[in-house]
Amino acid sequence: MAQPEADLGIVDALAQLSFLVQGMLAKRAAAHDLSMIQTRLLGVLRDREPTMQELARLLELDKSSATGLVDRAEKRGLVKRTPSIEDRRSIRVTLTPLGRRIVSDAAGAFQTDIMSATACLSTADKKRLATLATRVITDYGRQLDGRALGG
Amino acid sequence: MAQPEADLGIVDALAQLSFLVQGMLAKRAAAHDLSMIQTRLLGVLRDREPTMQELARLLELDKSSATGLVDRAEKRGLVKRTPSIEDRRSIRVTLTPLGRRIVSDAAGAFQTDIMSATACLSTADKKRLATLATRVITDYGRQLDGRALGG
DNA sequence: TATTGTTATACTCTATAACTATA
DNA sequence: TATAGTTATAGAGTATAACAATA
Repeated sequence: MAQPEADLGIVDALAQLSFLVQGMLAKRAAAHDLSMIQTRLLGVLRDREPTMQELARLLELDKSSATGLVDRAEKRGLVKRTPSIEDRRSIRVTLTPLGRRIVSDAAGAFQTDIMSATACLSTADKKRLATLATRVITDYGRQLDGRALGG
Repeated sequence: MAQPEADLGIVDALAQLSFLVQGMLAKRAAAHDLSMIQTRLLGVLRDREPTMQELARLLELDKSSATGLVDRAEKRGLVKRTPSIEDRRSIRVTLTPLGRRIVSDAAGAFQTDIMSATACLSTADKKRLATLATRVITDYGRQLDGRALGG
């Protein structure tokens, strides 16, 4: 029935793959009634306790957008604001136990999704895909660094 | 200076790659003052003239959300509503010449981004990456079909 | 009755500008 | 003066529920 299809070009292949992966993330987030940006918020807080300004930079948001984002997460008991000791203008944002539990659940479910989606690949091919993706990601990071340093 | 880094695991590699690619799309869309969903709207209209209901299904939106989306795009002269002949309840949504020009520009710029981001890969490795991504995408489509058919 | 599309409403998410408090 | 954060405001984007027109 299904013909052996021709490979997509690299552009369409990466675009479609990105929508597939983001869709999985969004679905697992929605299972906890979280938007993507709320999920990213919890994600960055897993190993950081940033100030509002640092948080805005990490999420590439205006500081006023970060205020609203944290307001809504705090109202749901997912994060907590604590005054900074060093600078009385600053506050630090941290995960609550509930927030940590939810982000761990979502991350675990997403991992299951990816393993399921790549189950059609041999172990060697999975490794190849991870290697190639890693090279693109790290090379892109270096391009950004170069731009930032060089002008 | 930079150590040869270990590959990311498949989960992190695909997640980070998806954010990288979506960021490129968003940046090229923003250059035309378009959101991702507006860009997707123009994208699906490149080779279709759907009814509002079909459009909502294609974009996975509620029909009322599609109404607002098309309202805003129409106000900017990017799309056009035309009455359907077959069913007087229906309308068809089509690209205007401006909308078509803008989506073509954005698609071309995005293609440049992807070629630049994968310039670190040999031609053979680019082909491998496209092949592996295509297999994941098509296998996922088959899983969905199987679920839809089997229950 | 069922379907197509819109409207009314409410919420999240976002940025700009103005503001308060602290440095 | 400059920085950290909030508030006021405006707009995009989303869903639910109720509605009008057509089938």
